[in-house]
Amino acid sequence: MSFSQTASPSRSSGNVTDAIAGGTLTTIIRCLSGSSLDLVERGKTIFLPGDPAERVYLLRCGAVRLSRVYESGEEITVALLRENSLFGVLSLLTGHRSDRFYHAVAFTRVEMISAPATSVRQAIEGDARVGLMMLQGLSSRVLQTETMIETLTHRDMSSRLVSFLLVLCRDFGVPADQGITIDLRLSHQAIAEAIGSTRVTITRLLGDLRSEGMLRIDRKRITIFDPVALARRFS
Amino acid sequence: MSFSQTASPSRSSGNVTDAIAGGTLTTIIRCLSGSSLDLVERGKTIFLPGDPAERVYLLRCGAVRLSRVYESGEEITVALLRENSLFGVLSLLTGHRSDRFYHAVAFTRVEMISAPATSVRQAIEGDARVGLMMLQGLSSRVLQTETMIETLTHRDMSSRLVSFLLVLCRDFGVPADQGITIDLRLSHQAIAEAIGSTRVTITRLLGDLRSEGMLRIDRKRITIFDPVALARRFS
DNA sequence: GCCCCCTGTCTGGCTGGCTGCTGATTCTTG
DNA sequence: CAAGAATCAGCAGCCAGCCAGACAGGGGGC
Repeated sequence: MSFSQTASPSRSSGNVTDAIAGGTLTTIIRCLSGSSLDLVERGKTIFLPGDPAERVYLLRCGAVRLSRVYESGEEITVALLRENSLFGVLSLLTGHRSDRFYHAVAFTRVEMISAPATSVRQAIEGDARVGLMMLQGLSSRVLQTETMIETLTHRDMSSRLVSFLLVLCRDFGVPADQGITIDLRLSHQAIAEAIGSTRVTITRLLGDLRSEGMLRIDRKRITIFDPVALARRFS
Repeated sequence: MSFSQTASPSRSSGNVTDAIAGGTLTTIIRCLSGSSLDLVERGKTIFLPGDPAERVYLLRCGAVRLSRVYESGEEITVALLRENSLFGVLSLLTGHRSDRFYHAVAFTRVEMISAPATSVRQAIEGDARVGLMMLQGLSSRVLQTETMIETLTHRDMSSRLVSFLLVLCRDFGVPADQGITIDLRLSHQAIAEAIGSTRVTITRLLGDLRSEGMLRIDRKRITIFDPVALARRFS
């Protein structure tokens, strides 16, 4: 099940060799048979747990949240994907079909491209440079995820939050008049679900940081005045 | 700097095409120029933060711990790698040389193979199936890491510990006379460093689980009597 | 304009981190 | 093989940080 609205129909036109020469994963994937470019509105689902895992996605623009939903209704965020992240890698695993177990939602307005895993495999076999590029994409994804693990093993919520904010700065930061603004509309609840805390605690800690003059929040957009100072403030 | 003792010298002999036909990453990497097979004793360092990142590793046998060491002396575990895990992927990233920022230690006696990233790149360009296999290896690594994130976002230490034990069962479990034994020698301290807790708490929680009859610990080896029941005991 | 979601704050209660100590186990080394 | 060193496991008491639950005000979206 996919709620995405396809902006352009699947096409296998275009010259794959030319695309590879062009050099970006985007152009290459666009030329694969069955590929599509999708625009997804904020809050819309990209795939649900239980959906068959058969496509690979490349996030071009915006942010995607991967989460796991429990029977209790509780939801935790496994990853906040940024531009150029590959996701849906489950479909790349060998052989037999499997199902998604994460919930993928557009966290902002999203522009992404996708292609069937079978096409991707064929493309890799056809030209090895495709495989190399995807390998690099996945490598950076691994590193990104491991940073998040580092964040989550901090014991006190305060350093956990700070560490998370710094990760967001790295992944979604844009320069502001003073400091760096995290270009996402983050509710306290969303932050809590990402770092394993509760809404109330996040509210309190963000309030503390604000009154210390470390950051500013304007309509759910957080601006960190001095990331370096913030990082130093905690070990 | 590498403290590993090389069991066999580098060699570029062997027929790469044959190796690929053979089908496993191991045989392929063994044929790359500059590859080596290393045996590392428990506790020995594989690479240190600051070492140049130029080799890619494939863990053949045993477990490797990736950790980050802080100035405070505190150490947290980012990943416990199992057999067939690819690591050292930093070296695959594009272009300019970079340095390791994790500490990689043999957690058990380890058998692994490694090759220079440049050789790996060449091999992929030479035969696309190599890239495909590495891509699958990295995909499963991503999933493994994301499972760990799920574990770490559990709020109470009890479910965090249980979730971690179940992960270890999946990755390092061997059937025992009753239940499944985690084939690692885990100190309470090591567990604490992996799930962001303290030694004392782990001691207490493991004691609770033991007195509830969920598990047994024999010389640092944990046996879970009934993983399914344990999983059900927590949401 | 209405409504829902988000933010902010409070109280009470408990989990889990911190400190300090002791005995047990494992590793090292002569 | 045995002695010493080092790490590990277990226990207790104290206290802070965080969660649960509840409620009020406000702002944005439809």
